[in-house]
Amino acid sequence: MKTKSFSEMQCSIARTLDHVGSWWSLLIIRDAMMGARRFKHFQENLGIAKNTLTSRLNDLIEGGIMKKVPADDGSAYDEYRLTDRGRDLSPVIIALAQWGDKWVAHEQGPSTVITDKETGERLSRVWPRREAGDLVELHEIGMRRANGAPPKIWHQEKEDQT
Amino acid sequence: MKTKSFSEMQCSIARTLDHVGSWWSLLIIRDAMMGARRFKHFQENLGIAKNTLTSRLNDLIEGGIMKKVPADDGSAYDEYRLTDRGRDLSPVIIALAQWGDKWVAHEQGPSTVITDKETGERLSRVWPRREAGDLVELHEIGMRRANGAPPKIWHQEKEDQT
DNA sequence: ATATGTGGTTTCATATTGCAACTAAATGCA
DNA sequence: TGCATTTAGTTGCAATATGAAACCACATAT
Repeated sequence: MKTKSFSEMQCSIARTLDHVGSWWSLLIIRDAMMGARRFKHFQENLGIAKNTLTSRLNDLIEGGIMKKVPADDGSAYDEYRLTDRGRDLSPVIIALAQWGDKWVAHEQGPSTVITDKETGERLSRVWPRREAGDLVELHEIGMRRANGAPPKIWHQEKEDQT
Repeated sequence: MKTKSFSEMQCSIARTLDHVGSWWSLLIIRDAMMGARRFKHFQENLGIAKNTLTSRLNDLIEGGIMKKVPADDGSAYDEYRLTDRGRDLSPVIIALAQWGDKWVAHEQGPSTVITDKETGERLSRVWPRREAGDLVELHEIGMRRANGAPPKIWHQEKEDQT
């Protein structure tokens, strides 16, 4: 459910989740990235209720993540496509997939494979890096709010919080 | 809401969302990454209802994302900390933050800055790369389901689906 | 033209969330 | 020690979202 909107929060994560944080949103986006375009593709593949799908698709369209366009194969039915903005969520989707592969892999089930479409080579794990391109260890990462926001000192750093 | 569990789905993204897909989960994890440890930190900072927070924290603990441990500062109250598994969600959190910064930045509001804790240098955008380390363009990315799973041919590739 | 498929909308039962009030233990202060 | 306040919840109730099934209009197939 959601009766409270994250959009007023001065946090880019909260505002992002306001767009894609609903239960089905990211799965719809994933399916779109894997080639789903039509209402029935999403509906059959996800097993989502039709009214919920309608609702989620409209939210995504309103948020500029997807767009409803005339089919390019002659069909009179419209297609749902990702916008540039939506496709730009790929790192999020891939990061989710890779975390799942690592920590909650389904033994007897297949998982999502992300590759270079040309060569078929698996991509490396999406991971934070410095501008120079070198990987950053988790404990080396700093997260804070930009300008105006209060630094939020919760407790004295007595020792490394790791 | 959610009455349907994603966990049976043979998809790493769905199973990941089963752990962190609830409305507040990722924001709680974000706060934990920024140093929140105590119940009140999360509650005050997020403005989440206490019963909901209790519920979400328990879910995260059950999912192995967070753990409840005795405080190390002498307090009798327990602290909520990320597990290794939870901290490993950093790429997801960072990817969400960076997408939000790019597409839904709050003009008069601060956003999340991710840096090298030592130098303060901003990290580059989290982005898919080949094993060699070079960036992959969005249209070069292939996503498919591993072994067993049906390839899900939805339509003939008439032209590039971009 | 007639049947089926596609893309919805509507209605109802159920599950979650938010809010406010209440509680019990921990902490702060005199 | 003695009492007020804070913290970490729990409980009950109202509001809202979801799922399932029925229903409907338009497209497509035969």
